[in-house]
Amino acid sequence: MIAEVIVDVAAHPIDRPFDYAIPKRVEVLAEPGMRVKVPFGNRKVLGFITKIKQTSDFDPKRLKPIHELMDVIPVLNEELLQMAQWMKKQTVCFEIAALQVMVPAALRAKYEKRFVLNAELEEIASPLRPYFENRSFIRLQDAVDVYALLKKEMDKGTIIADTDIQQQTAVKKVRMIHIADTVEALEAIEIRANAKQQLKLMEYFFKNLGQSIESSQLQKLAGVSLPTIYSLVDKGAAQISNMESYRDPKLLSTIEHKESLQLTGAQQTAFDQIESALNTPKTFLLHGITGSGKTEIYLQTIDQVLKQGKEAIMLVPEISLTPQMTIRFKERFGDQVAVLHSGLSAGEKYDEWRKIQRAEVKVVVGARSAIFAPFQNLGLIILDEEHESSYKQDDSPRYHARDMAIWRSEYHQCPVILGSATPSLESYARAQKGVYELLVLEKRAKNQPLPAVHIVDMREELRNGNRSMFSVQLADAIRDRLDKKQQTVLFLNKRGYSSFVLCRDCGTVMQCPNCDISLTYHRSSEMMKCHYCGYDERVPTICPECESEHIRFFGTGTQKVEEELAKVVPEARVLRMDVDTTRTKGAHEKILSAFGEGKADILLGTQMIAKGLDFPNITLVGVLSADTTLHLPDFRAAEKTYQLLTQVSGRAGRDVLPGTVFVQSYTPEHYAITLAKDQLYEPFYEQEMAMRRASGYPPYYFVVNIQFTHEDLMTVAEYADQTVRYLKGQLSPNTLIIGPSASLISRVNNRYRYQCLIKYKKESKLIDTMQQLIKIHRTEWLKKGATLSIDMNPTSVM
DNA sequence: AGCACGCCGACT
DNA sequence: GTCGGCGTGCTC
Repeated sequence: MIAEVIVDVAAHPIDRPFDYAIPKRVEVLAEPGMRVKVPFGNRKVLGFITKIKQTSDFDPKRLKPIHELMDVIPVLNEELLQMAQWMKKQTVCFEIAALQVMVPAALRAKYEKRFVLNAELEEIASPLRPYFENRSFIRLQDAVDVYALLKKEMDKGTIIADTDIQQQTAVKKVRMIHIADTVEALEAIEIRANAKQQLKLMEYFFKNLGQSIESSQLQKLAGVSLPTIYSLVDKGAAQISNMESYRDPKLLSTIEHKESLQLTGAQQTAFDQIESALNTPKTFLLHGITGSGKTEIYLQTIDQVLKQGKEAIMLVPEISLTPQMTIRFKERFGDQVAVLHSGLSAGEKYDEWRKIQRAEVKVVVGARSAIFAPFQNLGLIILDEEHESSYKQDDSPRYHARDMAIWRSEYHQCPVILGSATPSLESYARAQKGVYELLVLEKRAKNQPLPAVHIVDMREELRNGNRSMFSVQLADAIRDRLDKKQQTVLFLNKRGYSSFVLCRDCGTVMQCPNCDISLTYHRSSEMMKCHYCGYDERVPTICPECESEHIRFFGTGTQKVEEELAKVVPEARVLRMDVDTTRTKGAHEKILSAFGEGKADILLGTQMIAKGLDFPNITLVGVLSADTTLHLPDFRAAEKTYQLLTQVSGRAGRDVLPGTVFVQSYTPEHYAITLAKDQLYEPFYEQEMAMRRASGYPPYYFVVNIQFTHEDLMTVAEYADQTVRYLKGQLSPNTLIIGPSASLISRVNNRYRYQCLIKYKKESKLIDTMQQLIKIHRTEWLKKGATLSIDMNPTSVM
């Protein structure tokens, strides 16, 4: 028997199956989708079996055997293996990358170089001996001091280099204590009268004959320590065993089961349409304004799917996977739910994944990668906040969860629901064309009015001599809410806009030495950091160029806003939520729940507060600067701005108290701002579509972004230029090729970056041409040190 | 990608 | 004479 194996080596010539002989003794076990350890060249690597067959085209005498099977049950099923091949084609990625992304990180290989003793301890140089005293190997990282000596030994062959493959598959084990079944068994045991602890435990045993209990539980219940338990186990009063267990992610509140809510008329209509399409591979676009009750429709549809005995995947953007959302699902579906999000440790994620694999759960709620949940009998896939860019992975494999969802829906013959208050133009256009079925919710579920949105012209404020970042109206409103003991959310649209340091004498802005970008000022650590390569240095006290002392910190980081805010409302209790304050695990939830409990008057934050905030006492939302996303050199700038404003405004007045929103802008007449004011999606869609049509962007054209990097500017320009000429010769005349041009950030980590854009409507040779391009890259440019990256349907072209 | 092989210049 | 630089080629 022969296995086709995709090995864990991300390189173009390796990106195909390699044949291996399956050793006789594991022949019955080996199955496609299992991980294997195989010899590859002169090392060992991990790989996935993708196929099992009888014969190989490769010279049978040169076939190597699989070294070791890593699984008993395949980690990938037939469906996912097929999907990986499709994904490889669609996103132009390595098949191994597609396979890896489908599996929890704990199952991916970790390679560690080490030195193994290949002789008697006495044979090697004496300074080395202590290193090998009790071990047969040492790790590379522990050997830096004696590297030269090791090298000599390696030449003699007394020590050999080796790579160890480790997996972090820590299955959590718990100690189970099984108490003896009969009184007689216990009575036969003798315990000294002064062994008080043991007697205490015996007493517990007598009361709980035949029971099995986790040792940590037992310690608590019987009030004894672990050694006491062990002594009784030694005497035969109980038995001990290890049992596999799951890590239990802590939730902040207890969960009570909740029944479905009564659907409104509009909700019911949408629900009925979806329900009648269960068991068909249909895609719905559920367009419902903020607060229209989309989640309740999801919950009830999932309920129907479960009643059919099928499973459901619910995807949410990473950022909105808040405990609130998780709790809502657990309240309805109890322990049938697994949750996958970035806040979990690798072990916790693995545990949640195993619950899915073992069919112990029926619903998974998770971020992007949860689309690969290994369900066998999928009945429904939901993408909430369908327009969110986090559904597209921004490094290889550059897949979009929406495309994966639709592929799986066809495989399982089940529907997909794309939900959003502000659908992506692509999805809405497809709904208009009838590719997706459009479902609309126009009213808020509790019939609350939309918040009153006021657009504040900041140019006007400036003319009136207000140079602060708070308009008079907003400042007044904040004070008003403070008096009324209501809560305010301030949103800082920080994207493309960060704090930098400028010398007021010579105008120098501190730049990263490796990248073409200014350094960002980090107040908490008093450091200047580069967000692209990680370079950092201490904040200067004098200008590095002209040695002037007149340096100034610019920009509006959240910390800066916090300081300004303290001047406006010194008595307010402010909670700040940004990358700095949410770095630690669970910090996100802590801040949100503190705010929800009314421990602060104002929540100040960036993007991450735009979603999932649902507290009744929030009656004011302030958007400090609506424009920062608007003027980015990207075709999605207006769409992003519209979505963000709608999203943020939706945070106000979600309960009985009406909400007010102030949007501060320097371009208040822009349609993305004026139309977001009243959540007028249709007019926005029409106007933005006209822009896209005129400029040749999605949904009118498909886009491919190709990026080139090299440490030499001339070389990368030459490479980009040649590629564009090649593409023009290959692709159809109707296809537009834009560029090449230097990327917006033209240098990162001392490498120059160029890019070009392919825009096409129909291009049957596209995938082939991309594959060809990679071949050329491999043969001509790779060895010159150039890199090539292809992004199909990029979310942004900056 | 990683690793060995192999072919020329700088040292003990 | 040997160490070591990195070009080239291969991996079932």
